[in-house]
Amino acid sequence: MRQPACDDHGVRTEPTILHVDLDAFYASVEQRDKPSLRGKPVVVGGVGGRGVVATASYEARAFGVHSAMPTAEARRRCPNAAFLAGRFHAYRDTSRVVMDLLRSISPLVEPLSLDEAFVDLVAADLPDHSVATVSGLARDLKRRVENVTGGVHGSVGIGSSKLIAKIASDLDKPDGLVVVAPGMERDLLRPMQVTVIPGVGPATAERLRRVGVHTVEELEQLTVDELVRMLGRAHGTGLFALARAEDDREVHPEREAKSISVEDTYDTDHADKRLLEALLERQAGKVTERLRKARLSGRTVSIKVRLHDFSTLSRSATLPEPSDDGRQIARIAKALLADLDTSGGVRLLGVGVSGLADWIQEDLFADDEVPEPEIDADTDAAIAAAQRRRGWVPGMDVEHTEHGRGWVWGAGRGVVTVRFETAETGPGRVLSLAVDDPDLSAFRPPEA
DNA sequence: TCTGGGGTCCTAGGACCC
DNA sequence: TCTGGGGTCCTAGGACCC
Repeated sequence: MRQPACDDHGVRTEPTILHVDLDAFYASVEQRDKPSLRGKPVVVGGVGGRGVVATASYEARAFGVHSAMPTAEARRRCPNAAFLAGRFHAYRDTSRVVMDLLRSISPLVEPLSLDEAFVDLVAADLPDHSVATVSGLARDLKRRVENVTGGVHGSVGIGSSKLIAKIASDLDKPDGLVVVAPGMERDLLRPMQVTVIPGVGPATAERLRRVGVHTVEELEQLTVDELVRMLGRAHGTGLFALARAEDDREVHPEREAKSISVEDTYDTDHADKRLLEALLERQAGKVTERLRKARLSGRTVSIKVRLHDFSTLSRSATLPEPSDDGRQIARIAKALLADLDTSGGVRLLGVGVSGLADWIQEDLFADDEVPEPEIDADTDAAIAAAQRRRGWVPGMDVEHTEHGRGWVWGAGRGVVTVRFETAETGPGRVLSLAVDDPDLSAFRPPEA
């Protein structure tokens, strides 16, 4: 493959990165599939009491409806719109068709979501990378996108970097096409608001505003040190470079998933622990299903809890080895929830798995793989250390040499109570024992 | 009827190890 | 025995993106 031509910052000097963004994607697919919706306001998103808008058709946008707006507000602004919950299989199918089309242009395609992707034109079959040539390619691409999707159109931006291509695709929406000529990048950015730079959201914009920075040109006046002090190492240095259109990020095809999660917001807050546990269990089941479908297993189980006041808590526990066992994932999730005060009511609950490994767990816990912890005099510290060393996580399966399989009910934080449910005493029996002696040989179930 | 659901990346602090 | 420093892993939270 050809190497892109670069300047001394590693930034390309030819417009070889293309960004496609399908216009009002979910709503467009709905209008394509239901002719009665064409030309009318369509809102796709959560239709429940606490739903928000995912996508509004351009007809709905004319009424001030936009994504992330509460659906209730959208109903007030545009009562005659069609409010739809969304048909994600249709969106995924259409997305796949578009991504395949992109891959026929260049093998280097990086999808960002169902409706967006970068394409590296250095790997495309082109005579040159002049503005005229890439413009021609983009016009042809837009036509083909409409053809293969049956009428969904997209906006295309082309530039010398991901930053410029992405900003360019947004300049002429919908159905737009913008190629930024090499050398014009900084002139394009300077008058724009800092929020055009991906990664500058409300919090960063507010911090910048407080020091009088609104535009990219004003952002250029800040030194790296100032930005790092304000925003942290990574964000500060990154933003310093992007403000100058210095962006050498590559197009990465096939990025692997790092986590899988499921979350639900309920129409009313739930405070009942038993109900919350049941909901968590169901979510753990969904996560496990997706994990297994992808032939993955994960080492860290997390829960997310949003309380009645919208404050959000997360708790996680990491197993010694990856798991794809739904019962174990559910148990860990419930054990993590047990430590939280949810008496005020919960509006959102979620379960996730990360630390994904590319294989399915067989039987990992051969006894000799778990080193016996060495125990010294200081009780609490020793037990806490032993728990960490064994990787005891509440909810995890535990092999007990003498008494068969069980699972940990509570452990950690210097707490010395661990419960087993063992095969020996029959299913469903929860045995508990207090380990107030650091000698783990005392660690055995009481009489059944 | 304020504020979804699926993700990614970063930070900061503590524990632990060498 | 005391004093570190650096690297890594883990957890909780926050910002951001579509």
